[in-house]
Amino acid sequence: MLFATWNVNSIRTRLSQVEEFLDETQPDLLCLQETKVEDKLFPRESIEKRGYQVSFYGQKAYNGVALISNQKLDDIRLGISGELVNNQVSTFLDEQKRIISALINGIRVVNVYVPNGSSLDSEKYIYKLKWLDHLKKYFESQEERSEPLCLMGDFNIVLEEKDIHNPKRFNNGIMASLSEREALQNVLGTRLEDVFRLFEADTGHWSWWDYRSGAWQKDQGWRIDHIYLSEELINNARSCVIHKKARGNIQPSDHAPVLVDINWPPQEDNENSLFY
DNA sequence: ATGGCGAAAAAATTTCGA
Repeated sequence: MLFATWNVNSIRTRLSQVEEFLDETQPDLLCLQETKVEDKLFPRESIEKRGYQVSFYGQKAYNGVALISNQKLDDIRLGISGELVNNQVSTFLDEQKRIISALINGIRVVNVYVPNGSSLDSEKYIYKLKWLDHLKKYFESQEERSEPLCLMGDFNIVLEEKDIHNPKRFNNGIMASLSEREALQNVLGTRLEDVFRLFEADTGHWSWWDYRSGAWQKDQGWRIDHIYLSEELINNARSCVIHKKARGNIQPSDHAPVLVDINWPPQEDNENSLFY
């Protein structure tokens, strides 16, 4: 199974690049973030024409997530909520369109667009921490606990210095502060592991380059798009790569796709990755 | 230290993202 995640920063602006990506890499599942479009206006036709099923959960102008799959998706959840907070059932995670989830080949995939937070003194930062706390409580209170779990998307957080091109400058600011790192770590618990780091220990690998300041030309980026897997899946992962090429497209998203190849359902596997 | 750039909404500028 080949899974991908990509913050496209508007599906309508990036549609031809998504089509090209599907044709070129042929993922079984592509998780999109920042589709920035209401559901009735989602450009589904050219994707479905390629044999992919599309599920989307969007809103006007901001946020929005989608699942594009060539396998059957079961138990699709447009948004999630129902987390228990102080013994009350909450709907906080449905306030903004940031999560979509489904079962694919027995794997529970949760596609997230974590709030950015703006700056450490912003109300939006409080919201980011609260959002992550609710996500933690969601995982604690749901049956996903017993399913192989893949949590992927745009996290807007780095957990380690080596995921920032200039840690000296950015290490305690937004996307790298201790509180949000702890909040994400609490979501992951001991169950979820960053599959990219299973294959690559070095710094210098980014998934997002700011549009400003010539960050792409200078290769000054951050690795904020992640794929987290539970143990059954980690043990069968073949590769995880950042599809950096897409950031070099004409009129690109500021994020590049991230891909994981998993031997699933587990087969006798003497091959290296079939993908890269 | 600040502002870069790009997209959406909507009609020249403003808001937001990271």
